[in-house]
Amino acid sequence: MLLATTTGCYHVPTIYEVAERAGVSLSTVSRVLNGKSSVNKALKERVDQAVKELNYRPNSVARSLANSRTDSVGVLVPELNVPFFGDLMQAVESTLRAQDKHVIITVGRNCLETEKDAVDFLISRNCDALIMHAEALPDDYLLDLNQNKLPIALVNRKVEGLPNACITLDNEKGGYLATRHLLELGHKNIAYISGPAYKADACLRLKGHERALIEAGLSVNPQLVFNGNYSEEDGKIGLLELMARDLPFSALVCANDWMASGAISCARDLGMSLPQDLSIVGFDDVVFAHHVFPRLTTVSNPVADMAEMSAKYILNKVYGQDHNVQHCFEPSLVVRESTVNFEN
Amino acid sequence: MLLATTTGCYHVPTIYEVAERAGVSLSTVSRVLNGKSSVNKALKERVDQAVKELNYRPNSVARSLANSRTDSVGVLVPELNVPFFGDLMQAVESTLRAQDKHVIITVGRNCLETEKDAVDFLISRNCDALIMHAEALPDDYLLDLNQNKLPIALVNRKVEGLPNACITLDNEKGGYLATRHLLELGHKNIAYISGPAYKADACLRLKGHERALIEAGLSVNPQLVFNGNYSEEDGKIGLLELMARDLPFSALVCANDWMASGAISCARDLGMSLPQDLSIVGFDDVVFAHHVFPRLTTVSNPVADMAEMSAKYILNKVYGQDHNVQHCFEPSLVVRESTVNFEN
DNA sequence: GAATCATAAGAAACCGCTTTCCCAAAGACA
DNA sequence: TGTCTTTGGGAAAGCGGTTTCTTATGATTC
Repeated sequence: MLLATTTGCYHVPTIYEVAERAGVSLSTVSRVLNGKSSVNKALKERVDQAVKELNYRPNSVARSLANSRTDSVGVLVPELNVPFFGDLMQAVESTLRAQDKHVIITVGRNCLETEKDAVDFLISRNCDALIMHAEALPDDYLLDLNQNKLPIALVNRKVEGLPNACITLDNEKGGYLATRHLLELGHKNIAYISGPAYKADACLRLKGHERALIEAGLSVNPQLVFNGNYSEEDGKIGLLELMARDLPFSALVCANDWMASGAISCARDLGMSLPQDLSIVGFDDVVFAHHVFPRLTTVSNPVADMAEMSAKYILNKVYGQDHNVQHCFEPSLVVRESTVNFEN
Repeated sequence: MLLATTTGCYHVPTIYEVAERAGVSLSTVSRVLNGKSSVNKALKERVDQAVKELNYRPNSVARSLANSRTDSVGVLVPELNVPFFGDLMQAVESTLRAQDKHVIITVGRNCLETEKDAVDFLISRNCDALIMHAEALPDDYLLDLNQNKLPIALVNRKVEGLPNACITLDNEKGGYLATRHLLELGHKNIAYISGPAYKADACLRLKGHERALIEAGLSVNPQLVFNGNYSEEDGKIGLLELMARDLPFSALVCANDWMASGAISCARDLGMSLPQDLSIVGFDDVVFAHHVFPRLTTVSNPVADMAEMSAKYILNKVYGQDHNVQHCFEPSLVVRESTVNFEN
C-alpha cells in the first residue's frame, strides 16, 4: 500500500528515502535493485527491508531517462478491431509484459500516411523497438528505420536486406494445401479468388495453388482466377464475376476468410446449397471462420505464434535475452464443413 | 531527417543544441516550445528556425520526468482478440492519439488476479489515468484507485460513488428492445438466455426483457430463462436446457451475440430450420453478427462511442481539455434475418 | 610489517527537460 | 529625471534514477 499523507494525496517513495531508511547511500540502493554489482549481504538486507517497508517501486520514467531505455515496444497494426490482429497483439503483449516491457499500440489503417504518422509517433515516444504488421510502408522506409538504430521486427512480411527482422508464414505452402485438399476430394475445376497482386503473401498463396494444380497434372486457367482485395465485398464480386465467365467449377479457394465469407453469402443468395453445390476453402482461420455456415474449411495462419516470435526476437535484440527464434512458420489445413467430395 | 554522425548512429538533438543554434538560453527554448509564457517575437522565430533545422523533437521521457506527466493512459480490456474490445481500443486509441497522448494496453482475462496485475503494471508505468473495462475488480478496489488520485474511467460499468467515471449503456432498454421486437412479430412465448447474474449488465438486460413482457400483458415465466455466462458454449447448453424443460417457445433472446451464435449452431444441429422454427435475437452487434447464418438480429451496443467518450472524459479530467461528456448511451435494434413473424 | 591489490560503498556527474527565482531593461508615472 | 512597475530572458535547481569516479577498508603478498 502507498502511504497516505495529510493532503489526501499519496506519496510515492523515492530511492533517496529508501537509502535514508536503510542508512546507506542511494548508489548502494541502486546497486541492490539492479543486482549488477556486488553488495555486502548485510547492507543488501537492510535495503531490501527498507524497500519492502516503504513499498518502494522505482520510477520508470526516471530510470528511462538515466539509461535511455523506455522498456517499451511500439506496435503497429492495420486495425485493432480485427481478430487476426487481435491475436497478434495478444501474443506480443503477453510475451513482452512477462518481461516487464510494455507495448504502445498504434493503428495504420492500411494507409501510407497513417502508418508513417504512427511510426513517427512511436519514435517520439522513445520506443526501444518496433514490431510491425506494415501494409503500406515501402521496403526502403523500413530499411532506413532499422539503419537508424531502431530495431524492428516485421510480422508477415519479407523485406530483402532484413532477413532477421522478418517473421513470415510459408504462404506458398498454404495455397498449396488449400488446393490439394480440394483435389483430394476429387475436384478438378477449382476457381480462385486472390488477394491483391501487389501483396507478396497474395502472390505466394496463388503460386501454391498453381503448384498443386500442376502437380495433379491439371492446367492453370487464368479464367478461373479473380483478383480481389481481401475484403468481404470482393468475395461476393469475385464469385459473381467467376460465374459470369461461364466456366464450370465445383470448388473455390479464397485467399482469406473474409472473401470466403463474402463468397458464401453470395452463393447462398444465388440459391446454391452449400457445400454440395460449391466447396469453399478460406485462409487464415480467423475467429469467425467457425461462425459462418457451413463452418469454413480454411488454412490456419499461426499469427499468434509468429507474433510471439517477433516479440522474442526483440527481447533478444534489444534486451539481451536469449530465445530461440524461428523465422518461417508453416500453415496447416483446418478441415470443417464447407468442403465436400466432388460428386458426379 | 536525423543527423548522421561518424559512428553510424544517429544523433538526437537536445534542447541545448537548439538553444545554442538560436543563440538563446534553454529556458527560452522551453518557453517557446510550451507557449506558456510570452517570448519576444524575434527570439521565438530564431528558436522555431533552429528547431526546424535540427529537426528537434523534445525527449518525451525527460519531459515526463520534469513535469511528472507521461501523457500516457493505461487501458485495461478483458481480451485483445475480441472485436467488441477491438472497437473499444480503436476508439480510445484514436481519440487520445489525436491529442498526442498514447495508450498502454493490458489484458485482464476476466480474472481478478490478472486484472490486479495489469493495473499494478500500468501504475508502475506512471500512467496519467486509466480507462478500464474491468470485469473482476470489485467496486471497492476501483474506488480506492480513484481516491489515490489516479483518475479512472469505467466503460460499461456502474460503480456507486464514481458517477462521473462511469460510461454506461442503457442495458435495460436494450433488453426491452429485443423482446419488444419479438412481441411485435407476434411471438408470445419467448425464452431468454441471460448473462451471469453477478454482472450488472446481464441483470439489466433481463429486467428490460421482463418489462417488455409485462407491458404486453404477458407473464414472466422463470422456466423460460436460462442463466449463461456469455460464452458461445453456454448458448448451446442454454438452448438444450430450455428445450428440455418442455415449455413451448417460438423465439429466443440471448444476452449477447456469442450465446446467440452458440444457440444457432445448436438449433441447426438439432435439425431446426432457422428462422422459421425459432427466431433468435442477440445483443452487442459484434462484427461476426452478420457472418452467422441466418444473419443475426441483435441490439447494437455503441461501444466505440462509449469508448471515445471515456477518452474525452479523461482528456477533460487530466489534460484540462473541455469536451462534452455523455455518461449514458442508448442501444438500438438492428434487424437482420434471424427473426421472423410468428406463424400459426 | 610495509607495499600491493581487490572489493565495496559513497560522492557526484549526468540523462534532457521544466520551472522557479532573480535580475536587467523598458515602460509608466509623478 | 528619478522611482516604481512590468516584462522577459538567463541561471540554476530540481525530477528520480544510473553510472563513473574516488576513496576507505580489509585481504594478500613478499
